Parts: sequence; structure tokens; C-alpha cells
Amino acid sequence: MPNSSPKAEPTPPWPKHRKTEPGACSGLRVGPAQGAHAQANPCFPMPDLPRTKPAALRRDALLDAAERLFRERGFAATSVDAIVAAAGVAKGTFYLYFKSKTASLVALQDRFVFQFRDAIEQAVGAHVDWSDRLDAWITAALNGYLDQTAVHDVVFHEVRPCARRIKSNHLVIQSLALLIEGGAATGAWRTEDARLTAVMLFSALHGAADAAIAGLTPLDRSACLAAVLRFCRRVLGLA
Amino acid sequence: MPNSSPKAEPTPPWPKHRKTEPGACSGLRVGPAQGAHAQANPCFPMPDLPRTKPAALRRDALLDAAERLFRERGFAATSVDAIVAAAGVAKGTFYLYFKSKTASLVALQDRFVFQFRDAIEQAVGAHVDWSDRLDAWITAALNGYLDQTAVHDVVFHEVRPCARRIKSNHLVIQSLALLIEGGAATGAWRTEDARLTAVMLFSALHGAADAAIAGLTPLDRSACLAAVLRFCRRVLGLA
Amino acid sequence: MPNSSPKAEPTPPWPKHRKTEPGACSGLRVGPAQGAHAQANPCFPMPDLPRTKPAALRRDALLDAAERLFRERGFAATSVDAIVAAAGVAKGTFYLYFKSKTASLVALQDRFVFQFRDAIEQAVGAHVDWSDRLDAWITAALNGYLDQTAVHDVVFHEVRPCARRIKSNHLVIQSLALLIEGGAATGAWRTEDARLTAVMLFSALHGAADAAIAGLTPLDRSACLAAVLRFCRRVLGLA
Amino acid sequence: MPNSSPKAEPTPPWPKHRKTEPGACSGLRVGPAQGAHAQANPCFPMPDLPRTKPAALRRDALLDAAERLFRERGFAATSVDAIVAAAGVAKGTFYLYFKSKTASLVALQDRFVFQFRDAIEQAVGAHVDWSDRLDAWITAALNGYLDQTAVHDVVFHEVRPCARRIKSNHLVIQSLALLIEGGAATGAWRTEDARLTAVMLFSALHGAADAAIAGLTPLDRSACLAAVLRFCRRVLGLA
DNA sequence: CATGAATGAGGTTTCATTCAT
DNA sequence: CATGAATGAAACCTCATTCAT
Repeated sequence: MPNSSPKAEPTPPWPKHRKTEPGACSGLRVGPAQGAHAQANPCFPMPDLPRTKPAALRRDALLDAAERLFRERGFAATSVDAIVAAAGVAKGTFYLYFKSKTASLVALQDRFVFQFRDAIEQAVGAHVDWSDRLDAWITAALNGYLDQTAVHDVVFHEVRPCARRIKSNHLVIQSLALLIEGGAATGAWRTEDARLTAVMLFSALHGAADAAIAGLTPLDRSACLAAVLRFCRRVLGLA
Repeated sequence: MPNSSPKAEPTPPWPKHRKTEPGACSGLRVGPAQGAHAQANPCFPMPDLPRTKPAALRRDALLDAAERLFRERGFAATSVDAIVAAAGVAKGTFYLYFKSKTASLVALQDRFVFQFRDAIEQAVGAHVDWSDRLDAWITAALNGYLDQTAVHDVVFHEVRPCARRIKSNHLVIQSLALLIEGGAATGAWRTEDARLTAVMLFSALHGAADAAIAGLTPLDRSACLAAVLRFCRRVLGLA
Repeated sequence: MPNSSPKAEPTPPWPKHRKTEPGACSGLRVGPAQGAHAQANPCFPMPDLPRTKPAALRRDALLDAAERLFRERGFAATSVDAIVAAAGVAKGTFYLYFKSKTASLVALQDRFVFQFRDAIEQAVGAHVDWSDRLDAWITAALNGYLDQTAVHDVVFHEVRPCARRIKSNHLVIQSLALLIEGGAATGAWRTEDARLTAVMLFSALHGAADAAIAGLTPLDRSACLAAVLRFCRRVLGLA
Repeated sequence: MPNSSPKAEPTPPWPKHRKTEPGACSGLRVGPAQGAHAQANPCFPMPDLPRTKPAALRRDALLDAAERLFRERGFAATSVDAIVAAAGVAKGTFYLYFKSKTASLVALQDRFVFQFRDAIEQAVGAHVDWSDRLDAWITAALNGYLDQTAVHDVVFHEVRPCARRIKSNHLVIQSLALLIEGGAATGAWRTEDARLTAVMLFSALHGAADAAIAGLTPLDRSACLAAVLRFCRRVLGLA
């Protein structure tokens, strides 16, 4: 891999090695031209560490690298070069796993959604009382959001056409809407339009979290949670 | 005559854009290349309209063109070339008025902010009763938002680091917070934390609007407004 | 919607070169657009010669092209476009090997320095007598300089802040200073300040060469050399 | 340092100009478009200070501004915009006095040459003894050079095609050559080739000054001068 | 599975110069 | 004498993607 380019040597020191003289090569090639990598005695070449990994692991490694970089510098500002450097693979490898840079963002979204939803539903599932379920939902959502802010942002913000935020959170809101409907059906609370209420409550929660993150409210996390819970109960006529 | 310091980047001070004596020149209008001005029948070319305009008008024209294009294709997808073509001026003229493409986006934000705030405050100012003022605020905000969605999106979405949305809306939320505080002070309603309540109410309003735009709720605009108003009143213990 | 901080330049993080999803792309060789490679008869298109070369060769080819063009038209007047055209590669390839146009000039300097120094020291090394060594140094330097004038000029003239010429020649002068000191130590000649004497002798040599090149003196190369040698000996009290 | 060809257009004269008929004026022009100048209260307009100056003064002011900027940032890196800003005039005014940016550099060269030569000849003229005249010449040249380094550099370095340095200093060297010849004619010293000796001595002086400026020699100005004088005398067989 | 040299369209920005007022 | 809005060619540099090995 005769890299004489001035670009910084990619993070991982364990180098990848290009192996051979290609057969149909131009007569010009005078030497082995192995670049600066041939640090070992060329007479006793290292038996080429295996560079391969199970596909799933490699894919995850790439996804991890991408997520970190997207978070740190934004999607558009992150080049595929940077991702592969961070993952310690060659450029082509990236395209072995993702059709495009955008495709890797979508993969990240899937990963996020799956985990986020899972966490909420698991929390809710532990309760039977409707009021408890509501509290659990709100709590899990707020915590999850606060914990994953950076990822959430990058994953849902950086896409054009900047789909309405609501749309992105469709599944999560649906979950809340069902909860609200369920509670209403059993008389736990009253609501005119479960779906729209869910939308607004979720948005309120989101906004409170954003404010907390932005440092615009002096409240700590638990106080924030308390405020959101109170807000919800009031909307649903609980308190 | 070697240079002892081997790798130091020598100060590279040449201008990057023109390397040769320009000689015969740019300003020379030799052909029909009059840019986008030639809107009239090319068979009867105008005898050289003066191309200058008062600076303010030119600036506005550029801003208008930029806003339209940003709305239609997004900020990043809009090239300065496109903007100047739409405005009917040369590329350099753009940079006469804005330091960079990004700077033009900022100018757009300023314009938007000014108008949006103005509209809300004007609507509120027409009422004295606190409840009416609240309703007016909500109504004006929702309508304003629904009317200006496209601009709003482009103007506030395309910036990194995607500052918390809440932050961007700081001024507007502040306005709502003051309103809520004012009402609370006179006993028009009760609230524990005017600021956080404002944040959440504004977010809820925003979310409802987004849902309406995204077509996720079957309600029309007035029904949406009614729902939001009801939501607000409930939160403030009014109804 | 409004953004409270009015004028702050928002971090502008989008990549500057590609704004839309690239989709089907550049690398795709769809047409005959094979760049400057198609040197063979276009009627019988080569079945896609491999375009890759060992990095070192490509780098050298680029450097050669750059040197020639810099010499012919000057650094600033040479565009990267011209360089890559001359080297028969795409624009991006240039930036694969050099971080910037300036960086390629630096690479050229390195190349020149290496060769120039080598030549002088090799010539000197063939002698043991101090006087012979001095003559050899002067001769090699003058010849080398006269032979490489064009390269020398471009390589050391085009940089700002036009570091004192002396500085650029630091290594070479150092070599001369050591020689003078060595001779003085063994009583071959006398000198008050070896370093400053080296500086002045080297400058005198340089000046004589410049005059010869500029055609300001009617002497041929050997006469010029003789004059410089005589000058030096006189300064060192040899003749 | 003088450039022998005084007024010659540096490079082929570039054609220019265009002329068009103004024709009818658009109705769009609404104001006088006075730009940012109208800083005073428009209701009580300042009675327009006269902005005009005698041509010679304005020209000098522009030249001063240009010299300072060229010195600080280099010729190419200095824009006409910067010059006019520094001189406090409008862009067009610059072109009223200089045909191009390059022309202003040439004007600067003339100014420099005139002053430098004058200073040396005046110093020499005060002596009659040949040895004193030589000393005076060297002293004045070294001092003048050390005092005017920055200007000298910018004025003689930034032009393409980087004429041999020797050529630029033609007049000054000629002056030295005549001095050496004169002394030789009267038997004050001996020399084989006055012209070449002058070249080399001047170069040595130049080199010593450069080294001093670059901080490569620990000597102060008077020590440097002493060394150069000693060097010269040795070359001419004086000491 | 993996590599990495090569591509090249596309973008932003600069600034010398003109000319109508 | 002076202005300054407008021009527009031309430069540098980026990076998503391909494909021969």
C-alpha cells in the first residue's frame, strides 16, 4: 500500500498490506514499490495477519465509527474517508457494507429506533395500572432521550428533506397514543383526541428535554421529569 | 541552494483566484452574455439598461432569490451560482453583499425573526384580558407557523450544530413565558414554573403544527387550533 | 422560530463540494472521457489500460510536470489544472499526493536540495588537500548553479516571505563554512570569521553566476569560474 | 537595487476599454444611491467636505498606502481594495493614478531606486581619497540596505519574471564598478576585471546584510560593516 | 473479504478592472 | 477629481464512488 501521500496515517497502526505485483502490469514497474510499510525484513515477510472479520462485526465496527463521527462533526462534515480511517479498513470495504454514505445513516436510524422503542416498552410493560404505565412511559422516554441526545440529533436531524420531526418519531408517538387510548377506554382519564394529544405531549416532553440540555432551565433531571409528569397529568385531567 | 527547513509549510500568500495579469478584461461586455437580464426579446436587445440598483434593493433581491431557492431545494443543495442566476446578477455581486453563502442564511434568519415576532406581538397587543391575550398568542403563533413553514424550516433547520430547537426560538418562548407569568401574577391562572411551561406549551403547539403539516392528523387548521387552545387551557387550569 | 443571537456566524459545516446525493456518479466511466490517457488511436480504443501506477512513480510524474510548468510560467501562473493535464491524471489525483499546490513546491525544494548538496559533497570528497577541496567546492557549486538555474529560481524564489536568500542556502553555506574552518584549523589559510566569510564568498559566487546568466559580463563559464576562484583565494590570502 | 529600464511597461500592454451607449435609463432608480457615506443626519446634510486633493499628494498617498501593504503582506496578497481603503479613497480613484496594480509597483520601484542611489552618491561625493570613497560607498550601501530591507524586498522580489537580482541592481553595481575602475586607474588598488569584481563585492555585501537580518550571524551592524570592509580591502589587495 | 489509486464534477470565493454618474 | 456597484473569469480544493487486483 505505498502511500506516499501526505495525509495523516490512519489511526490504527496495524497496517494493511498490499500483496503483490499485479500480473498485467506496465513494464515501468522497476522495483517492488512497497512504500514505507515494508518495515520488516523483506526477506522474511510477515505471514500477513488475517484482516478479515465476520461480516456482522465489520458492519458494526463501521457503524460505530460512523455514529461517533456523525455525532462529533455532523453527517455532511464527515467523509467516508474519515469513517474508514476510524474503522481501520480500506475505502472499498465501506461500500461492501453500505450502498452509500446516506445508507449508513439510515442503518444508524434503524439501530436507534429499535433500541429506543425497546427501552420504553420494556419499562411500560412492568406496570399494569394505567397511571403507572403513563408515568413509566414518560420517564423512560425522557431518560432515553436525555441519554441519547447526540445520537438522536444526528440521526434525525441531518436528513433532507428534513422530514417533519413528528414523522420520524412516528412509532414512538404511536406507542403513546395507544397508551392514552387504552387509559381513556378504561376511564383512567379523558381525552378528546388521543392521537393529537399524544403528539402534543410528546412534543412537550421533547421541548422540556431540549430546554434542559440547552441549559435554558435551571432544573435538574429529576425536577424536569417531575414537571413533565405534572404537565401530562394536568392535560389528561388526572391531578 | 537547499533550504534547510524541510517540511515547514511556507507562507502561501498568493491570491488564489487570478494568477496572470488579467489583461483584457472581464467587465468588457463583448457578446450577448448579459446574464439573466436579457429577459426581453433577444431580437431587440435593450440598449444597455443601467445595471446598478440602490444597495438595499439589490440586497433584498438577493435575499428573496436565496430564500426561494433554499425553500425549494435546501440550503446545501443551492449553489451561489443558482442564487445569482435567479437574482439576475453576477457572482461577484453576491459576495459584495454577503461574506459567504452561510452569511446569507443568517440574514434570512434575521428577517424571519423580525417578522414572526412582530406578527405575534401585534396580535397580542390588541387584547387586554389575559385569557384573550393567551388565545391571541397561540392563534397567531400557530397561524404564523403554518403559513411560514417552508421558510421556517430552511432557515432554522439547516444550521449546524443544530442548536437545540428551543434555543432558536428563545425570543418567542420568552414572549410566551412573560405572558404566562403575567397572567399568573394577576390570578388569571396558576402555574408552577412559567418558563418551563412556556417551553412545553410552545413545543406542543409546534408538534401539533408539524403533525398537521405532515398529514398525520386528519384535522383541519381550525380544529387543530381548537385542540391546541384546549390543551393550553387545560394545562393552565382554565377550563 | 426566531433566533435570539442575531449575528453570530453559525458553524458552517457542510462540505463545499457536493451538495446533492451523488447517486450515480463521477467515477463511472460512461463515455470516452478517459482523460488524457487516450493517447493511442481513438479509432481503436484501448481496452481500458489500467490507470494505476505505483504511488512513487505517480508522485514523481506529478513533480516532473509541476517543475516544468513552474519553470516555464512561474508558480503562481501555473494552475493545478495545468499540472494534472501535463501529468495525464485527474485533478483529485494531485491532491492525493500533495496537500496543496504549495506543498508540491515544497516537495520540489526538497528534491532540489538533496541533489545539489549531494553533488557538491561528492565533488569535494574526492580531494584531500584543503586547497583542492576549496576549488572543488567552488567549482561544483558554480557549475551546479549554472546548470540548474531555472529550477533553482522557481523553487526558491516563489515563496513568501521571501526568506532571506541566505537562509534558504543555509545548508550549503554551512558546508562551505565547515570547509573554511577546517582549512583555517590546519593553517591552509587564515580567516577571522569562517561563517561570515562563507556567507560572503557564497554570495559573491552567486552574484557572479547571476551576472553571467544575465549576460552582464562578457565572460564564458570557465573565465567566470577562474575569476571566482581567484576572488576566493584572495579573500583567504592564498594567492 | 535600481532597475535600469525606468518606465518600460513591465509586460505587454493589455488592451482594454469598452464603450457603450448609455441609452434610456430605467425607472427603477429610486434614490441617489449614495452608499454608506451618508453617515450624517440626512436632514442636515454636511456641506460635503471637498474630497479632492492635488494630484501629486493623492498619488503619494496611494503610493504610501501601497508600499506599506506590499511590505506587510506582499504584492500579490494585497488587493487594490485594501490599498484604496488604506488611502481612504474609492476604487476608481486608484485607476485614475495608476493604470494597473502592477503599475503602482513600478512606481514604487522608481521611488526606491532614486532615493537609494542618491544616498550612496552623496556619501561618496564627500571624499576625494579613493580608499575613503570605497569605504563610503560600502558603508552607505550597507546602511541603506539594512534600513530599507522591507521595501527593497517587496519592490524587487515580487515581480515576474524574477529578473536576476544582479540586473535589478544594475545601476548601483555600475556605480561601484566605476569606483573600482577609477581607483585602479590611479593605482589605488589592483583588479583584473572591475565589473565582475564589483558584482561579486556587491553580492558579498548583500549576502552579509541578509545574514545579519536573518540573524544567522551574531554580529551587530558595525561589526558587520567592519567585516565587509575588511573583505573588500582584501579582495582589492589593500590591507 | 479486502484493498486503495483514481476519478472529475462541482462548489465557493477572490479581486482587477470598468464606467455611468 | 472622485465614486463605488457591478462584473465574471479563473482558481483551488473536496470527496462519494468505482473497480482492477
